[in-house]
Amino acid sequence: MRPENKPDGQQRSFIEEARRRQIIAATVEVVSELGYANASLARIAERAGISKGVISYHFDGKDELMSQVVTQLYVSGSEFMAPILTAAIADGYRAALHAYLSSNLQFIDDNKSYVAAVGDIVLNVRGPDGTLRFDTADGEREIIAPLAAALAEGQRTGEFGDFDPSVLARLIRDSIDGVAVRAVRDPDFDVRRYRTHLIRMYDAVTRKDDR
Amino acid sequence: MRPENKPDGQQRSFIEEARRRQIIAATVEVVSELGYANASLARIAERAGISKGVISYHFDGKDELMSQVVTQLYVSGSEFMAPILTAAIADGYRAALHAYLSSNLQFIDDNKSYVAAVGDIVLNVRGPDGTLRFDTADGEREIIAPLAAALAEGQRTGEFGDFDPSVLARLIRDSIDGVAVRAVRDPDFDVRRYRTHLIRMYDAVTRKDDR
Amino acid sequence: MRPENKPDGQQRSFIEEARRRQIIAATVEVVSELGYANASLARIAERAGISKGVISYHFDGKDELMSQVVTQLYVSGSEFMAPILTAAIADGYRAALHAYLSSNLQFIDDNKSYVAAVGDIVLNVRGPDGTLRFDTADGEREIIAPLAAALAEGQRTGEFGDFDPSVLARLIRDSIDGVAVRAVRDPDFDVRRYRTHLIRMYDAVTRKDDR
Amino acid sequence: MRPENKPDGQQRSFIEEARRRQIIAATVEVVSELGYANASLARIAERAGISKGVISYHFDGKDELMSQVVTQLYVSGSEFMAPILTAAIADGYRAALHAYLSSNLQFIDDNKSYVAAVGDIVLNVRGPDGTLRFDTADGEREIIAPLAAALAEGQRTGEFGDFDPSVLARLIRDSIDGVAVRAVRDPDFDVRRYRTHLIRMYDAVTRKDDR
DNA sequence: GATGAATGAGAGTTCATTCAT
DNA sequence: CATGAATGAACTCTCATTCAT
Repeated sequence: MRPENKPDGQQRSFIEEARRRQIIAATVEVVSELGYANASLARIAERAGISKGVISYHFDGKDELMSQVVTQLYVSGSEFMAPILTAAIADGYRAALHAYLSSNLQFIDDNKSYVAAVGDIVLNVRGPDGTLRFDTADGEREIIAPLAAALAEGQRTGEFGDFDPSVLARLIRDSIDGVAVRAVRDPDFDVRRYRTHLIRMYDAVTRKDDR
Repeated sequence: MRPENKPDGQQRSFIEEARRRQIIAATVEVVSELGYANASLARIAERAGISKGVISYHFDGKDELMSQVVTQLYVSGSEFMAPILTAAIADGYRAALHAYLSSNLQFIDDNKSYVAAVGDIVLNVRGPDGTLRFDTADGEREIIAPLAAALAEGQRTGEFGDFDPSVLARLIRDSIDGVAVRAVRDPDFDVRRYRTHLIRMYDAVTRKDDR
Repeated sequence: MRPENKPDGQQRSFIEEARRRQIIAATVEVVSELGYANASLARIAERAGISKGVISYHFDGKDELMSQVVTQLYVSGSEFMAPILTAAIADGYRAALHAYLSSNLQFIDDNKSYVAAVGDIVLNVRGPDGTLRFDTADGEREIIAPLAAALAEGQRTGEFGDFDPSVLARLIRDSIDGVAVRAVRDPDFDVRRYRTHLIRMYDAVTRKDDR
Repeated sequence: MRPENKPDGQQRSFIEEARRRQIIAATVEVVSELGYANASLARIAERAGISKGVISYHFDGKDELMSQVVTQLYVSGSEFMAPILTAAIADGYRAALHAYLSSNLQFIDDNKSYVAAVGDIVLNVRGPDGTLRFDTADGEREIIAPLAAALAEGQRTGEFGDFDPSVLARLIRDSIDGVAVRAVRDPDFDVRRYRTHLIRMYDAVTRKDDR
């Protein structure tokens, strides 16, 4: 996670960046443990061992703080998965599908509380008009569309059999989201084992049917 | 939705039952529009056109109100789907699977805002210790386990092919939950069309593989 | 306790009188157990096994109800003690003093929760201006003055020695109030035993000193 | 009244201590004028000329605020009376008794509204189970027991005559409490004059009887 | 940069009272 | 006579935010 720049382009000092990370980490802890509704700035500050005002100083408000938490996870996820996907695509679309499932589940397994926190935030932060700030239809399309396109491309190359790409893309997405929920909620849920099953399942669904 | 009895066994008067329904309806509206966090009793009362105190009079507190909303949907859903499933099972497990998917999606499509509200409530209501009050691991098992059992039984009768029943049960569940999210979020999402695709997809996954 | 008449002079029906007594009894129970502050009309009605509205029907409001509780105890106390005192005075002022102490303590011992409730009410019911409605300086004088007068009369007849009658009257009153507090608070406090000591003590204080 | 430390041992800042004193003073005013039941945080804040939230900021809640008021008076009283009693005991138990009565009444006279407020608080603050939080049987014993012990010791040294020490201790206590009530309620009540009578009275009661 | 103090709005809840039935 | 339903005000408490130091 490289230091981001301020909105006005100025670079943040090292110490400021550290503070922001500290606050974000505390936010993730509190939100994942107590839920968004109970994650007051006071509690976050207490968890971080700092004064309440510091948060207001470093973030424009509660919403911006939460935004940053979401963005962080998104960026982290991309940074983690992008190289894996890039490497896999060289071995074909089936390999890429495996890598997609695998890396997603791996990332979830490695960042359970972060995922839990972001899940909670995304479903709760709303604009003044009451509409969700994140988790919009746009967001969905950014994820579903490329996945569907890759699946369709795999069909074109003959690696995949016949199915509706955009439906399967949604199915895959829902499977991954489902894993996230279970991994967060049930400490006994074995993501690694489930991953094997999931890959096998989607292998069967996408295989070329030569009957 | 028949009138429920009070905890102490006394039956509720007709007028009380009506008020409760009215308040629950207003709650569903407000929660689905503004989210659980913004669904204050004041706003719910305002929406229902009544005074704040009436809610406290008819419900033991905010938590009980929300509990009732959740319970109502669960009961309604069961009442809607149970006969459909019972009828379908006579035609075999494949027919039952079709009916399961179909009735679930139908119910979601018919009760979008209710589904949205309950989804929000379930993810936000917590006990004093910070743990979620609904949406426990138990709840999941109550849904996944019977579904997995039915799938396994279908395998035993030879209607279904080879797959891990409990994994597929989760996949199916996640698909349905995914539909719920989309139906709620995206007004253009065509549940009926998606249903056709979904059934075809799970048909393929469960089909007996004679190759 | 004879039925009182209504303010307008009309007599109350038997059934109405019964209801009032029932409500007052429930009030005493609730106030003595939970304190005046927690003695809501709802709780009193629940204790009496009746609906809230009944109280409003039979009493002009919460204040009047509480007033009646206080009055009842005052009347009961007078009815209990008056004949005892009247009888004793025939045997002289020392006997009357004994009877005064004895009957007061007896009454307290026999009506602990009633005494507790009235004590609580008297210290909490206030007028709109914030001043106590009962327990005024007037009330004190109604009690202290006659007692002091009797003590002075006893001095005049030569039964009592030298002391300030109005100071001793207050001392005696405070002793009795102290017993009430202890009897109410400490279930192990032995009023009968304490009474013996108290009488002996005030006997010594009032005895004619022939040194 | 020296600044107390926080429960966690940290010292309070000067400004915080000042605010707390200000709020406590306002609480005493409001409670003594309007009674505990009418002493809402809103009214206390208004009296103190501050916002409602400030009280919650400086005190853990209403109960803690009231606790502090009670504690303050207790501490102040001890600090006022302790040296007087210590000095007097050198002159014997009779002198100590005089000092006890005298200092108690002096303190009451000097802190009328404080005494009134604490009296009201002690009789009204209750735990969730409905039992009084202060004013327990323990509290009584802490006061009565040492006083009775001192009286008994005075008997052993031959300064006092024959009487039941624990009964007399209660009598004395009740006399003092009675003075507190009168001083609070009746602005014309002359505590200094009454003190003289009281001392003379208890002198007579405790004098060695050489008849 | 960081802090503690203060604000004011809004939360859920309880309550005495009124009133139609 | 009695009830249950409804009101509206008042309560304590929590919160995000602002600001002087």
